[in-house]
Parts: sequence; C-alpha cells; structure tokens
Amino acid sequence: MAVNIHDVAHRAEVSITTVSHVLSGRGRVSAATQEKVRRAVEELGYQANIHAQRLASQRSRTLAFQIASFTESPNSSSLIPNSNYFLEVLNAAASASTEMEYVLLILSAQAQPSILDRYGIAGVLIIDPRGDEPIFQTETNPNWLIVTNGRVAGNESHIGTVDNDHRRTTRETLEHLSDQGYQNPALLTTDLGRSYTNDVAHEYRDWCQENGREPLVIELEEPPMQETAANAVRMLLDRDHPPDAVITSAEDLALGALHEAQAHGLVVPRDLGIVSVVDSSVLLLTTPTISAVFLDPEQIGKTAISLLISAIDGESTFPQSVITPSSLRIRESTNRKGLTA
Amino acid sequence: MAVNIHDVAHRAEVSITTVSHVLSGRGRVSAATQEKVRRAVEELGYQANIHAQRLASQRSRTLAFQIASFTESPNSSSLIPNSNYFLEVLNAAASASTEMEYVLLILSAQAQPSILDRYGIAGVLIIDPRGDEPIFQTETNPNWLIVTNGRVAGNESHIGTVDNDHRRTTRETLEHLSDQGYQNPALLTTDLGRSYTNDVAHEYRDWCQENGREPLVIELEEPPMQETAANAVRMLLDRDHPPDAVITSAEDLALGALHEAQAHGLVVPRDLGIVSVVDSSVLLLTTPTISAVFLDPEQIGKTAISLLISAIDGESTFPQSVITPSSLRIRESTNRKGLTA
DNA sequence: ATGAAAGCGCTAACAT
DNA sequence: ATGTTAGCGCTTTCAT
Repeated sequence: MAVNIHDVAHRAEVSITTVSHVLSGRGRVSAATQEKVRRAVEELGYQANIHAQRLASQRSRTLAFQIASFTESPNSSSLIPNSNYFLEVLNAAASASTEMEYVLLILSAQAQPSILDRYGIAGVLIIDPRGDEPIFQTETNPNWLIVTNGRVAGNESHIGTVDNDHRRTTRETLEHLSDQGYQNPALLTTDLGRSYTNDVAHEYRDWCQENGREPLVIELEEPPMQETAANAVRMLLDRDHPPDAVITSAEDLALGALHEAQAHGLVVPRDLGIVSVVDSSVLLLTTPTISAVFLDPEQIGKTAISLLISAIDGESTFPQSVITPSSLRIRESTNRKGLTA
Repeated sequence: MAVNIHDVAHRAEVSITTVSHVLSGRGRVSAATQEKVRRAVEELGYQANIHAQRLASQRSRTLAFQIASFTESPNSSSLIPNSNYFLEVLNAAASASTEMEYVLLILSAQAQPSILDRYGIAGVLIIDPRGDEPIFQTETNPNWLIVTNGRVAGNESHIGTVDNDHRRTTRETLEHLSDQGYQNPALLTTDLGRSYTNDVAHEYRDWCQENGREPLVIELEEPPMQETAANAVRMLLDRDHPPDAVITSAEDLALGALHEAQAHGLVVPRDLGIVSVVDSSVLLLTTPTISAVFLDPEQIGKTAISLLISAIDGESTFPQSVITPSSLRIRESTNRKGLTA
C-alpha cells in the first residue's frame, strides 16, 4: 500500500540499513549516498511507519497526560474539566510533545496503570495529584516515569515536580488584602490533599497566627463549583463576625463567592474582597473583575514535558523539582482603595 | 521485559495462535481452552503490545482531531482555543474514541497530511473547516476518512458531516428578538467561509428581506476576540440608525459587544439586545447573562466519532449527514420584556 | 479445534 | 562506508 523502506532502498540502490541510517542520523554514510537516499525519500514521499519503528526500537515515544481530578466516581468522565488552567497546561504539553516527536495520550482520571503498559508509555504527566491516583499504585518498579504538577509523596518512578511557590504568593496575597484594609480573610478551598491547596492553607494559617487572626478555613467537596462556594459564603456571612475577604483555591469558587456576595447586597470589593489562587480568563468577565494569582500554566506544561523527555533519554539527574514564577494580579475585587493598577 | 504472547501460550500450554484467537474472539476455540488461556492472561497480567498489533494487523486504530482554526500563521500554535464549545467536543470525541479502543491524536490546525500517513491514521475529525485546510489537499485518493463538524465542499474522503440546523435556530433567534421588540438586529460574525457562519448569515439576510429590514452584517477578522467585537460595536453605535440588537457568531464576540455597549452607557437588554449563536459557560457569568444557542457539543463529538469508526469498519453507507438538535436559550441579555424564563 | 509459519516494516548488532 | 540478518510481538493464512 504505502511506500516502505524497501522501496526507498531499491530506488536509491542501497540497503535498507543505509536508508535507516540516513534517516536516523546513526552510523556513517557518505555524503553522496545520503544524497541518493534523500532524493529517493523525497521522490517517493516516504514516511516511516511509526508502529514498526516503535516495535523494532522498543521505544514508544508516547507520553500520557492526566488531570488527577476530582471525584472517584467514574461517571464524571470529562477528561478535561472546563478550566482555563487545565486547558493551557494541556495545550502547552501537547505542543511540546509534538515538537519532540512524541505523542501525548490523554488519560481519564480513572485510568489504570495497565493501559500504560499496553501502550508502552514511557512517561506520565499528572496535574494536581493527591498521591492516591491509580497510576501511583504499582508495587513493583513500573516501566514509566512520572512528573507531577504539584508535589506528591515518594514513589520510585516519580522523577520530577513542577510547581509554583504557593506559599510565597499566598503571603503576597494576604499582605495585599491587609494593605487594602481587610481584617479577616477566610479561605475557601477544595480538598487539602493536593499540595497546592495545602500550601495555601498552611501559609494562611501561619499568617493568621503571626498576625493574631483567627484562621477560617472552609474545605469544600470536589469538584469546585460555583454553587458549593455560594453555599459556603452564605454560611460565612451568617456568622457573628463574618470575614471581610475570601481567598479561593479555584476560579469557580471565586465566581460563586462573588455571586452570593452580590445576592446578599454586598458590594465587592467594598464589603467583601475576593481573590482566587488560580487565575483564569473568566475572572476578567465579572463585574467587578476578580484578582487572582497567575500560575503560568503554559510554562508549567512545557517544563513538565521537557523534564519527562530528558529523564526518558537518561539525561541529567533526578528527582528534580522546578519552581515556576507566579504573581498576584490585582483586579477590582480586592482594590478597595481605588488603585489605578 | 514485559510479558508477551509467548509467555501466555507457554503457561496455558497452547500455541500463540490460540491465545490470539481467544483474545480477539476470532477462530474457534473450545470453552476449556479459552478458560485456560484467560487464566494464564490473568495470572501473568498480560497486555498485548499495541504497536505489534498495529503493525501486524495493518490497522492503526488511531483517529485524528483537528480544530480548523483561525489564522494561517503557524505561531498561533494553541491546539485548542479557549472556548467551551471546542473543549466539550474534544472531551466527547476523546471519550468516545477511548471507549472504542481507538487513540485520538490532537493535530494542530497547520498539520500536514503526511503526518496522517506516518501514523497510519484511519479517520480525521475536523471542527469548523473552511475547506482549504491542508488535510483536504490531497490529489490522490488518501488513506483516511474525514468527518467534519460543519459542511464542506466535495472531497472523496469526506464521508460525513455532523452539524446543527443553524438556519432554523437563527430564525428562531430573530423571531425571539422580534417578539422582544427589537427592530434592527445586526450580525457580528467571523469568516463567512465556515458553513455555520454562512448559514446564520443567509438566514439573517432572508429574514431581513422578508421583513423589510436592511441587513447589517459585519464580518470580522479571526480569531474572534472581545476587542475586535468591541471595535465593531463602537462603529455600529455611531451610525445614524444604530442597531438595537446584535447577534454574534462566537462567545467572545458577545462578551466584547456587551462590554462595549455598557461602556457607552447602554443598558442591556433595554437599549441593546445581545445573543450568541454558540453557547458557552461564560455567557452565564456576565451581568446581564447572555442569551445563546446551545449546540450540544458533547453530542456532536460523540456522533462524529461513531460515524468515523463505522465508516472505517465498512459498516453503513456514505456520505452521511447528521443534524444534531440545538435550541435557543433565552437569558437576560435579550429579555427586554421581563420574562421570568 | 488447534498449531506452524510467514509476514507486518522497521532497528540494530554484527559482519565485511 | 555499506550490507546481512535476526529479531520486535503480534495477526492471519493455511494445514492438520
């Protein structure tokens, strides 16, 4: 059907080994022969069969991408939740993979390790793991390497972490709120089992202690939804001493908080400050716009894939931990003093 | 390294042919032998090597997914634009593929046909094509089948279309606007070369003619952005007889239109009605919420993949055209008379 | 009902 | 510098 390596070899009047050598850059082939081979490849429009290459070379050049999402129920089968952050990490990871001639397989959150064996997958990128994902549960030394976005407890094949300095940006956020005159920020978060929510919560508690504030952490069920956030905010506002600011661990929680605050007749940012620890394009659509921490998902996806590939190729040493720059973006929802930033 | 078919055959005391037969369901194997084989598979945790299967069977079980996006410039390398619609089509297509034991490769908008040969790709799903995408440009009968979301001019390998009845919903939208007392709706659209924008524009013009209105179609450059929409709306409002409603072909255009209208001190829906022909979760976040046509991207992705796979398997006849149900969702931005829907 | 054997298209170790 | 050859792990035709 399609033209194969024999056709090329025949046309170039060389052996298939030579063709293979020319195309892979291995072995030594004279310039003249190389030219002959290249011309034959060109004329025939030859494309190496990738399945044969993978079988023969025993290298799959396939990576897997998993968003270690929310519920355990297999019915929530959406591979990529509707969040700007996830989409941008995926876009960057897919582009980086393609550039390196790797294929990126998108795994469901419930995917079992066996699928990795089946595809001969060499590396896995897991976003926001808790550490109890099926992929981690292999007793024997598995055949794949793992890089995570977010920290996770020790595992032999876990060879890299790409993360942000959430403690630093959380502190920056708290100081910003303080500057704006907010006295009692509360923290609205999902599952503290993820390292980023955990980091935020820790820093928040530390800051409260240092500043003589009573910490107020509401841990919500996953997935983060506007409605659950709204319920939580309703509760918070009913307290004797309601918070005057809310920090949320996800965009949808911030949206829900804003909605509920406004339903209560509160003016944001005057009566309540709102800031999300994860930025998203939707936070610019609300009135007021919502302050958030920009985590640079593009950088994260790109970095994670290159960590993975260099580990697969046996370059550099592991485990590695990369911290990606992040920064607070102050918008209207916490800009009580009318800064013009 | 990993356990292979010989290991299983040895353990079950049968030939590898028998193992293959049992696993694929072909040939006839006695119940007793089947049981032996299955037990061996179970005990060894055998997973067939997928690359070997593909090479031997000459079937790649690989599909490609492409969003035939916006610009021709290869620098806009984002594979999946930040739009709810695309994300949901992709999620559904990926899930459906996985269910059928197919792999779905995400192609960039600039991907060349050669990549399809390389992977032995059997089918391609293209979202919102204009018809001039590289994948269509093969003189000789190519080795893959194409299903599109949106119509496209004849091509031998184009064996299916999944679409909505955009003309019907556009008419429904125009009648709704009319019911709400809007007299002069304008159409804000991107590239009319796509079938859905084309359908909308046609129906809009027909309706204008039937109702003695002057059609006002603004065709914007792609990609659809809030800013370009805002500029267009600014122009529209400066006219002698500005429109009192705007229909947009994309969520971001609606967002931009709303923003600009409000910046001009207009009250939506009172002074200007806004409705998007493509629904998105972000249209619920604005104040007011924005009316839109729900296209059911999940259904579209799912249907497209099953069309593709049944074509690959040689079932049913082609070409096929499937129309997926869609409906107008009336929200605040066009609810001038204070309906309580 | 089961098995032997010939590929699938390539890589890579080993000649020459 | 170039070629021979033995696989990679499976499917599938053809015997038996």
